[in-house]
Amino acid sequence: MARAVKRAGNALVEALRVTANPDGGGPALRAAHAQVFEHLDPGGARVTALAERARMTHQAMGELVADLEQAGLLERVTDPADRRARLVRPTAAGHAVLTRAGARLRVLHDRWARELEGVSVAQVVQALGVLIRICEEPRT
Amino acid sequence: MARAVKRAGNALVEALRVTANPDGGGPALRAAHAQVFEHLDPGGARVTALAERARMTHQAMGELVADLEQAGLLERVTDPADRRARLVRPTAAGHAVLTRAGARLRVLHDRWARELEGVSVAQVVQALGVLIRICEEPRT
DNA sequence: CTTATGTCAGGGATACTGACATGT
DNA sequence: CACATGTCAGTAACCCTGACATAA
Repeated sequence: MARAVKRAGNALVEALRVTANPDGGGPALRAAHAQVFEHLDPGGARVTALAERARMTHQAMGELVADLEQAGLLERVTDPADRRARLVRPTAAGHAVLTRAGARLRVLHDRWARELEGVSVAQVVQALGVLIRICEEPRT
Repeated sequence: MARAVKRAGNALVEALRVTANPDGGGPALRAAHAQVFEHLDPGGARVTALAERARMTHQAMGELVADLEQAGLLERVTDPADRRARLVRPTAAGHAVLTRAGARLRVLHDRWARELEGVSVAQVVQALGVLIRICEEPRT
């Protein structure tokens, strides 16, 4: 049981990573970089916020963001609302990657839904939510 | 959706890791070590076999095994059937850890089963199997 | 100055590749 | 020797802690 849950996560992340990677030998996106896009909101987000959502330190997230900036997928601009902060947001190329990954996820989702019998994707996701709660609650 | 699957795996591994760890300040077991116990069969297994099952190199698995041997949880004996090989198997202390983790997993499993509505654990696990297959199949 | 934010330096844990040792 | 197994050395990727810089 534990094995299935673990492997499913890895397989999913890996499938999306492969999709996001440009075939033309561009800059290699690694699994860790997915965590940036995963928590990025469309209008841009602060490194600190991204880090918190991805449950890591802002230093680690900062490095991932720097990689993607180097690769031309993200850019950093000063937040007009709070000039102390800088917003991270996707460039045009970054949006293309997001779109590609989103499309792939939709395909996987739909195939999954079609091949399941007796359960819906939503039910499985909800069940996993329950499992997370049980595992994370303080021990009795 | 992807997020739930990923987090569930991490939460589960972490919960079991905490259980397996002796409270008395013994040697710290880390998440990586779970992969050894996870694929160990009762009569003992070769490092190479463990590595293959855990999908990592035998060098990496060798290091994990060495840690656990150091901690007194595993021992290595020459395979009587093929004297070229050495078998890795749990010591008494190792068995205790396995037992503890197994009991915890059963508790989590049962709680999960009880809190689910409209789906069974088996159905969820099977659904995840389908997802793994879809994600890992060569791209169309 | 205080605070939020971000960067730099160093290190620990994980797992890889390549080269080599050993025993049958 | 050929082969399976196992070990050593070096390195990449990942993320952490602690200290520091900067700007509002």
